[in-house]
Amino acid sequence: MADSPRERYRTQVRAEIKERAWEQIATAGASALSLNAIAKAMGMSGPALYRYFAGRDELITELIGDAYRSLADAFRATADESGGAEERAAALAHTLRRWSLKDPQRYLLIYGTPVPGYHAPDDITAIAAEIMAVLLEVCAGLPYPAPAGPFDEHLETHRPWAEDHPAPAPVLHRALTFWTRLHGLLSLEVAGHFTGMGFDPGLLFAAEVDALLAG
Amino acid sequence: MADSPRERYRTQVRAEIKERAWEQIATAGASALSLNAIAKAMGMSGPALYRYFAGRDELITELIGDAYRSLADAFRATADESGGAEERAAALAHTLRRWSLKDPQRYLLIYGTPVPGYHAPDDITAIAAEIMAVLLEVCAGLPYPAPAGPFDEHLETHRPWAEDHPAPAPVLHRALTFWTRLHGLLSLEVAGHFTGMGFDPGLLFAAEVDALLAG
DNA sequence: GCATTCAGTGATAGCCTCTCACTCACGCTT
DNA sequence: AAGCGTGAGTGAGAGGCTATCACTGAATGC
Repeated sequence: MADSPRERYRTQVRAEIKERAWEQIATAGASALSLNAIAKAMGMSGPALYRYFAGRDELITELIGDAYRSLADAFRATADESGGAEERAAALAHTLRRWSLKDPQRYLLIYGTPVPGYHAPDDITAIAAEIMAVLLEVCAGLPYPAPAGPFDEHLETHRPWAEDHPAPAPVLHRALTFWTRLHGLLSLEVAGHFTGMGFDPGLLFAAEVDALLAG
Repeated sequence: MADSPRERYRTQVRAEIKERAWEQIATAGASALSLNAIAKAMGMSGPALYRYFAGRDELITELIGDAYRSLADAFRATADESGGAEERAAALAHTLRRWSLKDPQRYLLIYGTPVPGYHAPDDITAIAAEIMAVLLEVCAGLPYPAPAGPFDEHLETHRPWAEDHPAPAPVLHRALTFWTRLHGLLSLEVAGHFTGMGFDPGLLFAAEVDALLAG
């Protein structure tokens, strides 16, 4: 905590390591991230980095945390814009898409293939919950239909993820579909599964947002 | 082509390599796939595998092809079941979910994070198109609304992916949303983003299928 | 029966992560 | 101002990986 010169240097080097890591990830993907290569790019020898991060995993975990933080901030800022609930929900969708396409590898770091044994630490799941809370907050302002179908019923009693939000089941349901549908679009788009199909993913995205707000 | 003993042996060894590869992938993910480890498990030395596969990439590419093939076959079989279009569409969704959850890593091999430079070879994109064709075929039997919205309009003239299928735009649109919505659900579920949220992903999936067939 | 083909080997190069013993400079304390 | 301790950075090295190469030895086909 002391702002000694050493501390300042340390945090600065840590920041530069992360910066280089993002560059590598953006061009070659997270799986190709190499501590050695980062060190070489910074003009140091490989083992030096272990002064700053316990290992490759810790670095990646921290990058994941930063990515979540960035998305959560973007969501928060968008939700705080003025406008009706519909506008803000649409803006949220737009923010999500822009954020995803701006740096696809960052998106994939969060929503791509996880390492089988990996369990996200609590501070990361907390940010994920924060994102969900913003989404829920905006969805709560939307007009909603009466509960219908077994899933709405199920949600009445299975809602620990929305613990402190008093929204009725249809609102929770919409927040979930909002999340899953847009994520389906984006993960396919980012992974390149639309390339060569010949349609404009942006228009499909817009159509899904419309359906979400209408439904 | 000759069914000489050597050929038989060769194809058998190739098959065993793939089998071991799937085991490794199922437990540790594709990123941890190691030719060396496979060789060791088979009682041979590392370089021996290079007689059968040009390298790690070729092996993985072939596994991806097999995964696609497996999904395409499952789709084809489901679509060929008797029943109305709605039933068959619902069955397709169910097949997709079962196929995905049966071996999550196989699902992720296809729909997870791609290697940035990777371009799928033609025989793989052909299978992907085959899958889409089955989906389209079933969706064509569903009652559909009049074209509405800019995306339907866009689809009228941007449909190279459905080249030889004369379905009208709303049918194409539904096939796409079918695909993207279910994929959103499944990729989140498979990647573990629902764990800890406390609701039943199966019910949400069912609700989405209902919405898809109603909409 | 003999030449050929081909599976499998060990050695090797070049990556990687990560540990360890060591050096040496910086900055805090006296 | 002087010196001492902390900690940044080093090279060496263990152990993993992909991939290439020259070589051996056995099975195959003529």
